[in-house]
Amino acid sequence: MSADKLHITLAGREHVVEAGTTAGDAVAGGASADGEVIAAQVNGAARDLAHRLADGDVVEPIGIRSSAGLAILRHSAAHVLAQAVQDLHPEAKLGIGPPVENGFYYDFDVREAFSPKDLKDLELKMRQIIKQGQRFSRRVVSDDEARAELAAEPYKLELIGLKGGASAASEEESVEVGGGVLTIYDNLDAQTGATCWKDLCRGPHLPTTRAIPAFKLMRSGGAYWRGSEKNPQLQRIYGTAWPSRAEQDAHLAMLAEAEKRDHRKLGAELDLFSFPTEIGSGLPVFHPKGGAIRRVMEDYSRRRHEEAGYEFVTTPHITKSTLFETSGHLDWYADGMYPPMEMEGAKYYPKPMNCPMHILIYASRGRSYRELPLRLFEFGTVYRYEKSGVVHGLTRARGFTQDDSHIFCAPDQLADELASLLDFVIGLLRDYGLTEFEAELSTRPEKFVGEIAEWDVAEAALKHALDQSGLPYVIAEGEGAFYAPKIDVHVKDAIGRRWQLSTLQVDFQEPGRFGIEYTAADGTRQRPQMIHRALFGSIERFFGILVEHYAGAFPPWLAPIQAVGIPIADHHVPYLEDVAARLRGAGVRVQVDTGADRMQKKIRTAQQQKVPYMLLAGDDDVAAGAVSFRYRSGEQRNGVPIDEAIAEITSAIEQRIQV
RNA sequence: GCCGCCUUAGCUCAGUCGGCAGAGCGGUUCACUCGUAAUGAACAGGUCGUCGGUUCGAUUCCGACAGGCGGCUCCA
Repeated sequence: MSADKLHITLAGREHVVEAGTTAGDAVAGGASADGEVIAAQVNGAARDLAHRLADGDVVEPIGIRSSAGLAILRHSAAHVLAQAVQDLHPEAKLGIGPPVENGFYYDFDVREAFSPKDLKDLELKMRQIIKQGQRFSRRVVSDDEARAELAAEPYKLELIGLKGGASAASEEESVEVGGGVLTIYDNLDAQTGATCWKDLCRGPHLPTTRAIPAFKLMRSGGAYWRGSEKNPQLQRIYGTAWPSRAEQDAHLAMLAEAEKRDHRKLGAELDLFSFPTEIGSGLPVFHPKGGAIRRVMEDYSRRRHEEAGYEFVTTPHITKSTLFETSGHLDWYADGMYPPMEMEGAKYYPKPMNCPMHILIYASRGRSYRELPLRLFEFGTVYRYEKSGVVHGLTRARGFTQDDSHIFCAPDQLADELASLLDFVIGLLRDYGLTEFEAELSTRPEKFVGEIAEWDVAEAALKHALDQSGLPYVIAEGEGAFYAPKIDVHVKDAIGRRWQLSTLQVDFQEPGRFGIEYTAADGTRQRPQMIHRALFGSIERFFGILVEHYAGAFPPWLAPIQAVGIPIADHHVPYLEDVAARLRGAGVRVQVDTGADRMQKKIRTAQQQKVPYMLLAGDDDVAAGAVSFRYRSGEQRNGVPIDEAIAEITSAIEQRIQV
């Protein structure tokens, strides 16, 4: 190793460079570094362009649009935010400020919460800092130096204290670069080199604040220090940041689109459901149109379950406390349950889940291995007392209906059953128009019940099912429930948002608690395996997700009103009533708009209600035995014979296609 | 549950520096009978979320509760 020459590998090629060369110099000199290169990967770790290289280093340029590049951009924006906050609110103490999907946040301990006006002022301040082109400069410090420099930042001191300790800091919270090394990033004035601001931080950062092309502060809210309810609450500011104004605008447009699609808004506009205050928070009622959609969803699901060998059961909404004592729910889930009703000395609870009742059905008589797998299915309505702050439209309600199934099988059937189950789940979700799926396999947590050997078998079976399915999946180590490893299926909706829907769990708790058994071929008593499975998750939640996925424009098979007849003048009503009667006979949900509005207004109304088909009739159509056929898209065909129109509508419904 | 904001007609919202309120859409009625996204007019509709306090007087100020929104935590 020579003192004045370094051998490095840059973008796959060997180079000899001067000692003291920075990653930035190397990238600029050795690779086709365009202006979009903002940092470098050195020996596999992201580093600032100012990072000094050592002999044998392997360097790869990092472009601003790579995931590492975006994180650097956003994390740098977080520093600019923190500097702006401490400029305008000198008393503010720093929490943490990591990059997140699409942006960044920073937490602050301040006396008063930030107002929208504060955010505006902070944005202005940030723009000034960006314009100044302050340089981000990295400095390695000892623990004592860091403590001395950050003596006024109690939360940073706490993070230094966590270093290498037993209560390990999370990825976002960790301040060490590696090997226990701490770094401070100084923001240096472009002209004088004076320190404008500094933060204890692993980096890396952009070369200068000027390299932040587009950002916006989005909102603020409370957030617990280190994510724990037991800790004090800080004020978190969220921002978004992008490599270009155009990309930021596209992101903001997506958010505006998401807002327009919000199922709570569309639910009112399309008259689908509501949450009457008189009934209670999180307890929805479905109006006729919402009820129509829901009925179709349920009917189709029932049909598919029937074809797949499920047996339908129904169970009551309330039960004596004994059931949940046996199941264990009262021990560990009481907080999530509605309080009991007392009756003749017994306590009756609204059920928060259906499984114990399904187990009782299994246990109602002796079971033979010949009956397995036994697949019990129910649209089971459950009540869970969600904390007041978490109730959110249909996607997080307090009363909802699970499309719940419990499958009892012999241990050697588990793997096959899980594989075909996953197949069934994905197949059914596809029929509802969802096309992109991802899965998550959650494995044994630190606290668990059952034998490790059982867990291993179940996890292997779940993994086998995922491999068979061809779904992309990630493994969430230790994220399983204490009683079960599980697969969660996530879907992507029409505007790219991810939702968790289905869940498949192998239960190690309840079969034992209820002591359920079956008689095996050799006459011995065996304990069955039990799989919990919710496919939609809850009908309400899935309903809400579909509203947003389709932006309220349901495909004809799900649309509450599939076709509407619009007369040009009142005297065309009888003709359209005849057409409607024929459509009704073919199973189509159709209405004739007989109101006093003009035709144009009726079209507008039908359009706003997102009715898939409009059938208009005037004198010409009546004479020709035809209708003028208008689609939701605005496209139209005049003079379509009635039979043809009916055939087109019924075939679109049968094939469950979107129009 | 925690931090912050909000609640006025069926909906979206304006307004009252404390003297019981308005618009548009929607609804009803009348007139118009019309060819592809709003015909015109009239009328009806409000205990200003609920309860309590301050006040001569509260929709307005204060408090509690309920409901909603944005975050956090939680989502078994």
